[in-house]
Amino acid sequence: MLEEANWTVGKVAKRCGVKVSTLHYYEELGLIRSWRNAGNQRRYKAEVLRRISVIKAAQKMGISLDSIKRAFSTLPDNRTPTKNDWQLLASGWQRELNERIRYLEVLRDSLDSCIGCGCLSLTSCPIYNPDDIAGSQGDGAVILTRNAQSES
Amino acid sequence: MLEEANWTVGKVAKRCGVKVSTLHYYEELGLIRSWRNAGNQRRYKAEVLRRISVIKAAQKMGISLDSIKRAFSTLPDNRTPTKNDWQLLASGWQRELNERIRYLEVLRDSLDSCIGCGCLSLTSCPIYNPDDIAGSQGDGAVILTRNAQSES
DNA sequence: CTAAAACCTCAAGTTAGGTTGAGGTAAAGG
DNA sequence: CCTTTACCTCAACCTAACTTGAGGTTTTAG
Repeated sequence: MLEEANWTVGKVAKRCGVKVSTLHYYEELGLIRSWRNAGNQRRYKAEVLRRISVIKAAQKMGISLDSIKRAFSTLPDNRTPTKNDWQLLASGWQRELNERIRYLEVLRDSLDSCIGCGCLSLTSCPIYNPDDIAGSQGDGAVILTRNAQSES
Repeated sequence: MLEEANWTVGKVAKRCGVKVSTLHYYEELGLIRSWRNAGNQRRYKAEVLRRISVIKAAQKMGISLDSIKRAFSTLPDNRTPTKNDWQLLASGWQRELNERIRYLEVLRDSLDSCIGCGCLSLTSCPIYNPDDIAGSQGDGAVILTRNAQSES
């Protein structure tokens, strides 16, 4: 630990390409953590860089900060996450990503045939009701499936 | 035209699985149109059902209402859109959808190898900078590419 | 004919994911 | 030492896509 964690909010922001306010916000949400120096300024350990990168990557997959937070909660609390910890987390997202990709593929493939026909408004049209794709409903891994139809 | 357009907002809402307030909202945005009966109540022609279905389908693809509106503006104004009109519109979205799918596939494929390594924060990592995927930047069809990195 | 259900408008509220700004303190460079 | 840059907090604002509610009118069913 020669390289004692010494990242300021400004440096982290610059390195990660986000704004300082975003880091404040993420901290408020509990996505990242910092401690304070004598003058009440935030200090981070290098680990935060990976966290932020992962947040950004997950967002690009369409995962909400809330879900990311839940995923992060599976990371060890007491020690810096290892490569393995991150890969475990990633594997969960990979499944979701696959579902999402399948979903979009069905949408794409139905698009041409369905959009011109009269079936769109029917409950059997794959464009209008592609919810079946991600298996049944209810429990387990419904992070990406969320944006499916929400009958109120 | 035996079946003269006679849809009330409530019927449309029920048929399409959206709320009445959503229809008001879409109308306000210029996504759908209605005329009023003697008592100032909205009446729709059947065409609106397809429009709403298409809106919903497009939203599932990740397309914003604003983009949908722009896409709709390519539909004929003077006559009810034909199957062909709709398919033309759909084909544009299909391209975008393909790009999006490719994007997510790259993300997925990079996920395992990258998330555990140290490269995430570097500008060369495909997870952190997959923007290159959708070709260059600038003009043309950048609807879905919008959620890429936005360096401020 | 009357009561319930459906509609109307308009303003304000909601969630996600941040951003902006004011007013004030800390740290860093010359 | 002093000025500039970086930080701090907290509240308010922003966009998208709707939803809710108040107060009032129209339709429809019996």
